[in-house]
Amino acid sequence: MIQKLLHEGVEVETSIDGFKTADFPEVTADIKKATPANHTVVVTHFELARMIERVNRRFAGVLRNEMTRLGIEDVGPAQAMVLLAIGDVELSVGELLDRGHYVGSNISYYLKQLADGGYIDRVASQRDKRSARIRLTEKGEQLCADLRNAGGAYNRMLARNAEDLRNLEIAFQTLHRLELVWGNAARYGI
Amino acid sequence: MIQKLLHEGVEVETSIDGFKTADFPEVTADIKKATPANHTVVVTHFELARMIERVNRRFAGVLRNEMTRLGIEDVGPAQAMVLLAIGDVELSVGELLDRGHYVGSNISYYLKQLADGGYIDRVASQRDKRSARIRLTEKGEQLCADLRNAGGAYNRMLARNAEDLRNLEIAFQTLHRLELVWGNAARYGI
DNA sequence: GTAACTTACTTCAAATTTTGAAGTAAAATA
DNA sequence: TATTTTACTTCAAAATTTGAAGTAAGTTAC
Repeated sequence: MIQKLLHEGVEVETSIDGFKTADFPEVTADIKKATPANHTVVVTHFELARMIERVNRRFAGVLRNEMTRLGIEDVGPAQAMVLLAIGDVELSVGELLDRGHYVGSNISYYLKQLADGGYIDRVASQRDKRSARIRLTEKGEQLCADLRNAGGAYNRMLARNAEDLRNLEIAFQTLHRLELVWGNAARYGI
Repeated sequence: MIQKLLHEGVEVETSIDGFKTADFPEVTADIKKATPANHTVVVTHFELARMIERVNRRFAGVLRNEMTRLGIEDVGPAQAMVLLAIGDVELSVGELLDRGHYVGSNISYYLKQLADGGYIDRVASQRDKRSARIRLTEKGEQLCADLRNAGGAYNRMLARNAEDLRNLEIAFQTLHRLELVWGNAARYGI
Protein backbone atom coordinates (compact mmCIF):
# COMPACT_ATOMS: atom_id res chain seq x y z
CA MET A 1 0.00 0.00 0.00
CA ILE A 2 2.77 2.42 0.81
CA GLN A 3 4.44 3.24 -2.43
CA LYS A 4 7.23 5.22 -3.85
CA LEU A 5 5.72 8.64 -4.10
CA LEU A 6 7.03 9.73 -7.42
CA HIS A 7 4.70 11.19 -9.97
CA GLU A 8 4.89 12.20 -13.56
CA GLY A 9 7.96 10.03 -13.93
CA VAL A 10 10.36 12.59 -12.57
CA GLU A 11 12.54 10.34 -10.53
CA VAL A 12 15.15 12.92 -9.78
CA GLU A 13 12.78 15.39 -8.28
CA THR A 14 11.78 13.66 -5.10
CA SER A 15 15.37 13.02 -4.22
CA ILE A 16 16.02 16.73 -4.25
CA ASP A 17 13.97 17.79 -1.32
CA GLY A 18 13.02 14.29 -0.32
CA PHE A 19 14.84 12.61 2.50
CA LYS A 20 15.35 8.92 2.99
CA THR A 21 13.84 7.02 5.85
CA ALA A 22 17.43 6.36 6.81
CA ASP A 23 17.36 9.91 8.15
CA PHE A 24 15.01 8.59 10.83
CA PRO A 25 16.98 5.73 12.32
CA GLU A 26 14.43 5.09 15.03
CA VAL A 27 11.76 4.78 12.42
CA THR A 28 13.46 2.75 9.76
CA ALA A 29 13.17 -0.51 11.62
CA ASP A 30 9.37 -0.31 11.81
CA ILE A 31 9.05 0.54 8.18
CA LYS A 32 11.31 -2.28 7.13
CA LYS A 33 9.17 -4.67 9.08
CA ALA A 34 6.00 -3.42 7.49
CA THR A 35 7.20 -3.13 3.92
CA PRO A 36 9.68 -5.41 2.24
CA ALA A 37 11.95 -3.03 0.34
CA ASN A 38 12.19 -0.21 -2.15
CA HIS A 39 9.94 2.11 -0.17
CA THR A 40 12.63 4.43 1.00
CA VAL A 41 11.51 7.75 -0.41
CA VAL A 42 9.37 9.82 1.86
CA VAL A 43 7.22 12.88 1.39
CA THR A 44 8.51 16.20 2.58
CA HIS A 45 7.25 19.53 3.55
CA PHE A 46 7.84 21.06 0.11
CA GLU A 47 6.55 18.16 -1.91
CA LEU A 48 3.34 18.31 0.05
CA ALA A 49 3.21 22.06 -0.32
CA ARG A 50 3.65 21.84 -4.06
CA MET A 51 1.06 19.12 -4.30
CA ILE A 52 -1.36 21.19 -2.26
CA GLU A 53 -0.75 24.18 -4.47
CA ARG A 54 -1.44 22.14 -7.60
CA VAL A 55 -4.56 20.55 -6.19
CA ASN A 56 -5.79 23.91 -5.04
CA ARG A 57 -5.36 25.32 -8.51
CA ARG A 58 -7.24 22.36 -9.94
CA PHE A 59 -10.10 22.83 -7.57
CA ALA A 60 -10.34 26.50 -8.37
CA GLY A 61 -10.81 25.45 -11.99
CA VAL A 62 -13.52 22.98 -11.09
CA LEU A 63 -15.32 25.56 -9.03
CA ARG A 64 -15.03 28.19 -11.74
CA ASN A 65 -16.52 25.75 -14.25
CA GLU A 66 -19.38 24.87 -11.98
CA MET A 67 -20.16 28.48 -11.37
CA THR A 68 -20.08 29.27 -15.05
CA ARG A 69 -22.43 26.37 -15.62
CA LEU A 70 -24.73 27.78 -12.95
CA GLY A 71 -24.57 31.17 -14.62
CA ILE A 72 -23.13 32.95 -11.61
CA GLU A 73 -21.45 36.12 -12.79
CA ASP A 74 -21.59 38.53 -9.90
CA VAL A 75 -19.20 36.68 -7.60
CA GLY A 76 -16.11 34.57 -8.20
CA PRO A 77 -14.87 31.22 -6.87
CA ALA A 78 -13.14 32.82 -3.90
CA GLN A 79 -16.41 34.37 -2.78
CA ALA A 80 -18.17 31.06 -3.27
CA MET A 81 -15.64 29.43 -0.97
CA VAL A 82 -16.48 32.00 1.67
CA LEU A 83 -20.14 31.18 1.19
CA LEU A 84 -19.41 27.50 1.69
CA ALA A 85 -17.34 28.35 4.74
CA ILE A 86 -20.29 30.14 6.27
CA GLY A 87 -22.52 27.15 5.72
CA ASP A 88 -25.89 27.25 7.37
CA VAL A 89 -24.85 28.78 10.66
CA GLU A 90 -24.94 32.40 11.68
CA LEU A 91 -21.53 33.64 12.69
CA SER A 92 -19.43 36.70 13.20
CA VAL A 93 -16.71 37.90 10.88
CA GLY A 94 -14.12 36.87 13.44
CA GLU A 95 -15.39 33.30 13.49
CA LEU A 96 -15.27 33.25 9.74
CA LEU A 97 -11.67 34.46 9.80
CA ASP A 98 -10.73 31.55 12.01
CA ARG A 99 -12.49 29.12 9.76
CA GLY A 100 -10.42 29.95 6.75
CA HIS A 101 -7.33 31.64 8.16
CA TYR A 102 -8.28 34.60 6.05
CA VAL A 103 -6.95 38.09 6.51
CA GLY A 104 -9.55 40.41 7.95
CA SER A 105 -9.57 43.02 5.24
CA ASN A 106 -9.88 40.28 2.68
CA ILE A 107 -12.99 38.79 4.16
CA SER A 108 -14.42 42.22 4.69
CA TYR A 109 -14.03 42.82 0.99
CA TYR A 110 -15.62 39.51 0.02
CA LEU A 111 -18.47 39.97 2.43
CA LYS A 112 -19.19 43.33 0.89
CA GLN A 113 -19.45 41.75 -2.55
CA LEU A 114 -21.53 38.88 -1.25
CA ALA A 115 -23.83 41.30 0.54
CA ASP A 116 -24.11 43.46 -2.59
CA GLY A 117 -24.96 40.33 -4.57
CA GLY A 118 -27.64 39.43 -2.05
CA TYR A 119 -25.96 36.21 -0.97
CA ILE A 120 -25.59 37.12 2.69
CA ASP A 121 -27.25 39.21 5.36
CA ARG A 122 -25.23 41.09 7.92
CA VAL A 123 -26.78 42.28 11.11
CA ALA A 124 -24.99 44.00 13.96
CA SER A 125 -25.01 41.81 17.03
CA GLN A 126 -27.33 42.90 19.82
CA ARG A 127 -24.84 42.11 22.52
CA ASP A 128 -21.80 43.59 20.86
CA LYS A 129 -22.52 46.21 18.29
CA ARG A 130 -18.99 46.01 16.89
CA SER A 131 -19.59 42.45 15.86
CA ALA A 132 -21.42 41.81 12.60
CA ARG A 133 -23.44 38.66 12.40
CA ILE A 134 -23.37 37.01 9.01
CA ARG A 135 -25.70 34.50 7.51
CA LEU A 136 -26.70 33.24 4.09
CA THR A 137 -29.79 34.57 2.43
CA GLU A 138 -32.13 32.33 0.49
CA LYS A 139 -30.10 33.13 -2.60
CA GLY A 140 -26.86 32.27 -0.84
CA GLU A 141 -28.24 29.00 0.42
CA GLN A 142 -29.44 28.19 -3.07
CA LEU A 143 -25.98 28.71 -4.54
CA CYS A 144 -24.41 26.54 -1.85
CA ALA A 145 -27.00 23.87 -2.43
CA ASP A 146 -26.40 23.96 -6.18
CA LEU A 147 -22.67 23.70 -5.69
CA ARG A 148 -22.96 20.84 -3.24
CA ASN A 149 -25.34 19.14 -5.58
CA ALA A 150 -22.89 19.43 -8.44
CA GLY A 151 -20.19 18.22 -6.07
CA GLY A 152 -21.98 14.92 -5.51
CA ALA A 153 -20.48 13.53 -8.69
CA TYR A 154 -17.00 14.24 -7.37
CA ASN A 155 -17.76 12.66 -4.04
CA ARG A 156 -18.81 9.49 -5.79
CA MET A 157 -15.66 9.50 -7.90
CA LEU A 158 -13.44 10.10 -4.90
CA ALA A 159 -15.08 7.75 -2.43
CA ARG A 160 -15.55 4.56 -4.40
CA ASN A 161 -15.06 2.12 -1.56
CA ALA A 162 -14.08 1.69 2.05
CA GLU A 163 -10.39 2.11 1.38
CA ASP A 164 -10.98 5.38 -0.42
CA LEU A 165 -12.97 6.64 2.52
CA ARG A 166 -10.23 5.68 4.93
CA ASN A 167 -7.62 7.38 2.82
CA LEU A 168 -9.68 10.51 2.44
CA GLU A 169 -10.06 10.71 6.17
CA ILE A 170 -6.36 10.19 6.76
CA ALA A 171 -5.60 12.83 4.17
CA PHE A 172 -7.99 15.21 5.86
CA GLN A 173 -6.50 14.62 9.27
CA THR A 174 -2.99 14.95 7.97
CA LEU A 175 -3.81 18.20 6.24
CA HIS A 176 -5.29 19.42 9.47
CA ARG A 177 -2.01 18.63 11.17
CA LEU A 178 -0.16 20.53 8.47
CA GLU A 179 -2.51 23.43 9.07
CA LEU A 180 -1.63 23.47 12.74
CA VAL A 181 2.11 23.02 12.30
CA TRP A 182 2.39 25.65 9.60
CA GLY A 183 0.01 27.95 11.41
CA ASN A 184 1.92 27.84 14.67
CA ALA A 185 5.15 28.26 12.79
CA ALA A 186 3.85 31.38 11.11
CA ARG A 187 2.72 32.85 14.42
CA TYR A 188 5.42 31.81 16.83
CA GLY A 189 8.37 31.20 14.51
CA ILE A 190 9.94 27.85 13.68
CA MET B 1 -7.70 5.69 14.25
CA ILE B 2 -10.45 6.85 11.98
CA GLN B 3 -12.10 9.70 13.73
CA LYS B 4 -14.91 12.09 13.39
CA LEU B 5 -13.46 14.73 11.16
CA LEU B 6 -14.80 17.80 12.78
CA HIS B 7 -12.52 20.66 13.60
CA GLU B 8 -12.77 23.86 15.50
CA GLY B 9 -15.83 22.51 17.21
CA VAL B 10 -18.24 23.34 14.44
CA GLU B 11 -20.37 20.24 14.58
CA VAL B 12 -23.04 21.48 12.27
CA GLU B 13 -20.75 22.26 9.45
CA THR B 14 -19.66 18.83 8.35
CA SER B 15 -23.18 17.63 8.19
CA ILE B 16 -23.97 20.28 5.62
CA ASP B 17 -21.93 19.02 2.76
CA GLY B 18 -20.85 15.86 4.49
CA PHE B 19 -22.58 12.63 3.71
CA LYS B 20 -22.95 9.66 5.99
CA THR B 21 -21.39 6.32 5.30
CA ALA B 22 -24.94 5.06 5.25
CA ASP B 23 -25.07 6.65 1.81
CA PHE B 24 -22.73 3.87 0.70
CA PRO B 25 -24.59 0.72 1.68
CA GLU B 26 -22.03 -1.58 0.13
CA VAL B 27 -19.34 0.11 2.14
CA THR B 28 -20.99 0.48 5.49
CA ALA B 29 -20.57 -3.15 6.45
CA ASP B 30 -16.79 -3.03 6.12
CA ILE B 31 -16.54 0.15 8.08
CA LYS B 32 -18.73 -1.17 10.85
CA LYS B 33 -16.48 -4.18 11.13
CA ALA B 34 -13.37 -2.06 11.33
CA THR B 35 -14.64 0.63 13.66
CA PRO B 36 -17.06 0.17 16.50
CA ALA B 37 -19.42 3.14 16.20
CA ASN B 38 -19.74 6.89 16.05
CA HIS B 39 -17.46 7.24 13.01
CA THR B 40 -20.15 7.97 10.54
CA VAL B 41 -19.18 11.35 9.20
CA VAL B 42 -17.11 11.32 6.08
CA VAL B 43 -15.02 13.88 4.27
CA THR B 44 -16.33 15.42 1.09
CA HIS B 45 -15.13 17.20 -1.91
CA PHE B 46 -15.75 20.66 -0.48
CA GLU B 47 -14.43 19.99 2.97
CA LEU B 48 -11.23 18.77 1.43
CA ALA B 49 -11.12 21.74 -0.89
CA ARG B 50 -11.59 24.17 1.96
CA MET B 51 -8.97 22.39 4.01
CA ILE B 52 -6.56 22.51 1.10
CA GLU B 53 -7.21 26.18 0.63
CA ARG B 54 -6.50 26.88 4.29
CA VAL B 55 -3.38 24.79 4.36
CA ASN B 56 -2.17 26.44 1.20
CA ARG B 57 -2.63 29.86 2.76
CA ARG B 58 -0.73 28.72 5.82
CA PHE B 59 2.14 27.44 3.77
CA ALA B 60 2.35 30.66 1.81
CA GLY B 61 2.80 32.40 5.14
CA VAL B 62 5.55 30.02 6.19
CA LEU B 63 7.35 30.48 2.92
CA ARG B 64 7.02 34.23 3.06
CA ASN B 65 8.53 34.24 6.54
CA GLU B 66 11.42 32.05 5.50
CA MET B 67 12.16 34.26 2.55
CA THR B 68 12.06 37.37 4.67
CA ARG B 69 14.45 35.69 7.07
CA LEU B 70 16.73 34.87 4.15
CA GLY B 71 16.52 38.48 3.03
CA ILE B 72 15.07 37.66 -0.38
CA GLU B 73 13.34 40.75 -1.70
CA ASP B 74 13.46 40.50 -5.47
CA VAL B 75 11.10 37.53 -5.82
CA GLY B 76 8.04 36.39 -3.90
CA PRO B 77 6.83 33.06 -2.54
CA ALA B 78 5.11 32.15 -5.79
CA GLN B 79 8.35 32.51 -7.70
CA ALA B 80 10.15 30.48 -5.06
CA MET B 81 7.64 27.70 -5.60
CA VAL B 82 8.46 27.74 -9.28
CA LEU B 83 12.13 27.52 -8.40
CA LEU B 84 11.45 24.50 -6.22
CA ALA B 85 9.37 22.98 -9.00
CA ILE B 86 12.30 23.25 -11.37
CA GLY B 87 14.57 21.50 -8.91
CA ASP B 88 17.94 20.45 -10.21
CA VAL B 89 16.90 19.28 -13.65
CA GLU B 90 16.93 21.19 -16.87
CA LEU B 91 13.52 21.37 -18.45
CA SER B 92 11.38 23.23 -20.90
CA VAL B 93 8.66 25.67 -20.03
CA GLY B 94 6.09 23.14 -21.16
CA GLU B 95 7.38 20.52 -18.77
CA LEU B 96 7.26 23.07 -15.98
CA LEU B 97 3.66 23.86 -16.85
CA ASP B 98 2.76 20.22 -16.46
CA ARG B 99 4.54 20.03 -13.15
CA GLY B 100 2.46 22.70 -11.53
CA HIS B 101 -0.66 22.92 -13.68
CA TYR B 102 0.25 26.51 -14.21
CA VAL B 103 -1.13 28.71 -16.95
CA GLY B 104 1.47 29.44 -19.60
CA SER B 105 1.44 33.19 -19.41
CA ASN B 106 1.79 33.00 -15.69
CA ILE B 107 4.92 30.89 -15.74
CA SER B 108 6.32 33.04 -18.50
CA TYR B 109 5.90 36.01 -16.25
CA TYR B 110 7.52 34.32 -13.26
CA LEU B 111 10.37 33.00 -15.34
CA LYS B 112 11.05 36.50 -16.53
CA GLN B 113 11.33 37.73 -12.97
CA LEU B 114 13.45 34.77 -11.95
CA ALA B 115 15.72 35.32 -14.93
CA ASP B 116 15.97 39.04 -14.15
CA GLY B 117 16.86 38.15 -10.57
CA GLY B 118 19.55 35.78 -11.79
CA TYR B 119 17.90 32.69 -10.33
CA ILE B 120 17.53 30.82 -13.61
CA ASP B 121 19.17 30.50 -16.99
CA ARG B 122 17.14 30.07 -20.13
CA VAL B 123 18.70 28.77 -23.29
CA ALA B 124 16.91 28.04 -26.53
CA SER B 125 16.91 24.33 -27.24
CA GLN B 126 19.24 23.24 -30.04
CA ARG B 127 16.73 20.81 -31.48
CA ASP B 128 13.69 23.02 -31.29
CA LYS B 129 14.43 26.69 -31.18
CA ARG B 130 10.92 27.50 -30.02
CA SER B 131 11.52 25.60 -26.81
CA ALA B 132 13.34 27.36 -24.00
CA ARG B 133 15.38 25.20 -21.68
CA ILE B 134 15.33 26.36 -18.11
CA ARG B 135 17.68 25.58 -15.29
CA LEU B 136 18.67 27.03 -11.95
CA THR B 137 21.76 29.18 -11.68
CA GLU B 138 24.10 28.91 -8.73
CA LYS B 139 22.05 31.62 -7.04
CA GLY B 140 18.83 29.75 -7.72
CA GLU B 141 20.26 26.53 -6.36
CA GLN B 142 21.45 28.37 -3.29
CA LEU B 143 17.99 29.73 -2.58
CA CYS B 144 16.44 26.29 -3.01
CA ALA B 145 19.07 24.79 -0.75
CA ASP B 146 18.45 27.44 1.90
CA LEU B 147 14.72 26.89 1.74
CA ARG B 148 15.05 23.13 1.94
CA ASN B 149 17.43 23.55 4.78
CA ALA B 150 14.98 25.72 6.67
CA GLY B 151 12.29 23.18 5.83
CA GLY B 152 14.13 20.43 7.68
CA ALA B 153 12.62 21.62 10.95
CA TYR B 154 9.12 21.18 9.54
CA ASN B 155 9.93 17.74 8.21
CA ARG B 156 11.01 16.68 11.66
CA MET B 157 7.86 18.12 13.19
CA LEU B 158 5.64 16.45 10.63
CA ALA B 159 7.31 13.06 10.47
CA ARG B 160 7.82 12.13 14.07
CA ASN B 161 7.37 8.40 13.70
CA ALA B 162 6.41 5.59 11.39
CA GLU B 163 2.72 6.32 11.61
CA ASP B 164 3.25 9.93 10.67
CA LEU B 165 5.25 8.83 7.66
CA ARG B 166 2.54 6.44 6.57
CA ASN B 167 -0.12 9.09 6.94
CA LEU B 168 1.90 11.65 5.06
CA GLU B 169 2.31 9.21 2.22
CA ILE B 170 -1.37 8.39 2.17
CA ALA B 171 -2.19 12.08 2.22
CA PHE B 172 0.18 12.66 -0.65
CA GLN B 173 -1.28 9.84 -2.70
CA THR B 174 -4.80 10.94 -1.98
CA LEU B 175 -4.03 14.50 -2.98
CA HIS B 176 -2.55 13.16 -6.17
CA ARG B 177 -5.79 11.38 -6.83
CA LEU B 178 -7.70 14.59 -6.20
CA GLU B 179 -5.39 16.29 -8.63
CA LEU B 180 -6.26 13.77 -11.31
CA VAL B 181 -9.98 13.71 -10.66
CA TRP B 182 -10.30 17.48 -10.52
CA GLY B 183 -7.92 17.90 -13.44
CA ASN B 184 -9.84 15.56 -15.69
CA ALA B 185 -13.08 17.12 -14.63
CA ALA B 186 -11.81 20.54 -15.60
CA ARG B 187 -10.71 19.32 -19.01
CA TYR B 188 -13.40 16.87 -20.00
CA GLY B 189 -16.33 18.00 -17.90
CA ILE B 190 -17.74 16.10 -14.94
C1' DG C 1 8.55 24.48 -52.17
C1' DT C 2 5.02 26.84 -50.03
C1' DA C 3 0.60 27.56 -47.82
C1' DA C 4 -1.83 26.28 -43.80
C1' DC C 5 -1.63 24.54 -39.42
C1' DT C 6 0.27 23.40 -35.00
C1' DT C 7 3.36 23.99 -31.18
C1' DA C 8 5.96 26.57 -27.77
C1' DC C 9 6.24 30.04 -25.94
C1' DT C 10 5.89 35.60 -24.82
C1' DT C 11 3.58 39.95 -24.18
C1' DC C 12 0.25 42.81 -22.58
C1' DA C 13 -3.78 44.54 -20.48
C1' DA C 14 -7.29 43.58 -17.38
C1' DA C 15 -9.37 41.08 -13.59
C1' DT C 16 -8.94 38.97 -9.36
C1' DT C 17 -7.04 38.22 -5.07
C1' DT C 18 -4.22 39.47 -1.24
C1' DT C 19 -1.84 42.40 1.74
C1' DG C 20 -0.99 46.09 5.08
C1' DA C 21 -1.66 50.53 6.96
C1' DA C 22 -4.94 53.48 8.76
C1' DG C 23 -9.39 54.30 10.23
C1' DT C 24 -13.98 53.93 13.22
C1' DA C 25 -16.79 52.73 16.78
C1' DA C 26 -18.02 49.85 20.58
C1' DA C 27 -16.50 47.29 24.64
C1' DA C 28 -13.40 46.36 28.36
C1' DT C 29 -10.11 47.80 31.66
C1' DA C 30 -7.62 50.85 34.65
C1' DT D 1 -13.35 59.04 32.79
C1' DA D 2 -9.28 57.96 30.23
C1' DT D 3 -6.88 54.30 27.95
C1' DT D 4 -6.62 50.21 25.72
C1' DT D 5 -8.36 46.50 23.28
C1' DT D 6 -11.45 44.31 20.15
C1' DA D 7 -14.02 43.86 15.93
C1' DC D 8 -14.33 45.11 12.23
C1' DT D 9 -14.06 48.43 7.57
C1' DT D 10 -11.85 51.16 4.09
C1' DC D 11 -8.51 52.21 0.97
C1' DA D 12 -4.55 52.03 -1.86
C1' DA D 13 -1.01 49.32 -3.46
C1' DA D 14 1.05 44.93 -4.55
C1' DA D 15 0.93 40.31 -6.01
C1' DT D 16 -1.10 36.89 -8.62
C1' DT D 17 -3.81 35.03 -12.26
C1' DT D 18 -6.25 35.04 -16.41
C1' DG D 19 -7.14 35.36 -21.35
C1' DA D 20 -6.57 37.31 -25.78
C1' DA D 21 -3.33 38.28 -29.13
C1' DG D 22 1.21 37.97 -30.97
C1' DT D 23 5.71 35.79 -32.71
C1' DA D 24 8.61 32.52 -34.37
C1' DA D 25 9.85 27.86 -35.27
C1' DG D 26 8.38 23.36 -36.60
C1' DT D 27 5.01 20.13 -39.29
C1' DT D 28 1.91 18.68 -42.60
C1' DA D 29 -0.45 18.58 -46.92
C1' DC D 30 -0.56 19.62 -51.07
